[in-house]
Amino acid sequence: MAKIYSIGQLAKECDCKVQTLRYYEEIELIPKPERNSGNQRKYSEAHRTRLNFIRHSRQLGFTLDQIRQILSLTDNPSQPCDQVNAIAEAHLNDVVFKIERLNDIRVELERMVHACSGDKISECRIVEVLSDHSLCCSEH
Amino acid sequence: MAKIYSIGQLAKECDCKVQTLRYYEEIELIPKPERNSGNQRKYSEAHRTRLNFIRHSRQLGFTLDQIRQILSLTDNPSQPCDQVNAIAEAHLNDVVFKIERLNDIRVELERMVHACSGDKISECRIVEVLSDHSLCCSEH
DNA sequence: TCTACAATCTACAGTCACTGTAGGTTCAAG
DNA sequence: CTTGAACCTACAGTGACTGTAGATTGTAGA
Repeated sequence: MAKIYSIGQLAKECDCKVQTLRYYEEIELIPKPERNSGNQRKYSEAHRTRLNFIRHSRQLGFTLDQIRQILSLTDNPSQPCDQVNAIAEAHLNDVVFKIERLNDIRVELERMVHACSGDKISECRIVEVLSDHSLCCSEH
Repeated sequence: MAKIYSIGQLAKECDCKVQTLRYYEEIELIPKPERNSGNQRKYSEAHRTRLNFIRHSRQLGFTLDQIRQILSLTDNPSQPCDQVNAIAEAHLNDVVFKIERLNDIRVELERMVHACSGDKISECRIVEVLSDHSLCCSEH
């Protein structure tokens, strides 16, 4: 007996909001579900699987566009997975880049906060550094 | 003799786009500049200072709202800088948190990409892991 | 069966920080 | 005087949701 989900149940199962589910349907990331006599959405197990995939990919930072691409690639399961791999690697590069950038920022913020004497604003090192990039010790 | 900037010149000096400058004016982050006889904006040195502050803060990841707060605090230079410090520390915490999250994601992505055999999609480890969070070794 | 009240429905506006476009006007160099 | 760059306003679009208003439907208890 196949399980059937209301939109609220499916949202809860997949850790997202009801509106998000309707949004995914609107942008055609998930197929339109059946409706009951009162026009309410009824989702199948297949919907749950697909939504889980989407949500997990989102948690890992993939864009909806990347997810759409991967999902469409998985429609041909016998094809080689080079393209899936390429998308994952591109995203990984992106993440590594972001981490580096954030690390630069962290260093600068730590230096600023540390240098602040807690005194008057007119002498505040934070305000000074924000005013003048050349007081920074790294690019960002 | 005070220097006067056209919008294009100021944008170039402060590493932002002309539209961004007009946007900052619209949301009242920078004061409305004088206009010349042909209705074109003419910026002063004070504008350049303020815009530099904003752009540098943005590069460090502060939100426009935080920047607005800091700027309004600096209107009273004789006040203590606790509040400025608090904003900077809050932002630093934010950055540190984001780095941690991205690191978790990086680890998971590296594991996935590494486990991919480059074979068929039906056997692709990437697709498998994306389908099922429980195959992950960390939270994210 | 009636009554609450929770869940769902559609449609649309708002978020953040810009970015891009269309269609017009002004400026500066040759 | 012409040409082309720079400027003007006003508005739509981005990504990935999130929130709201106002109406309808489903469900549990009296």
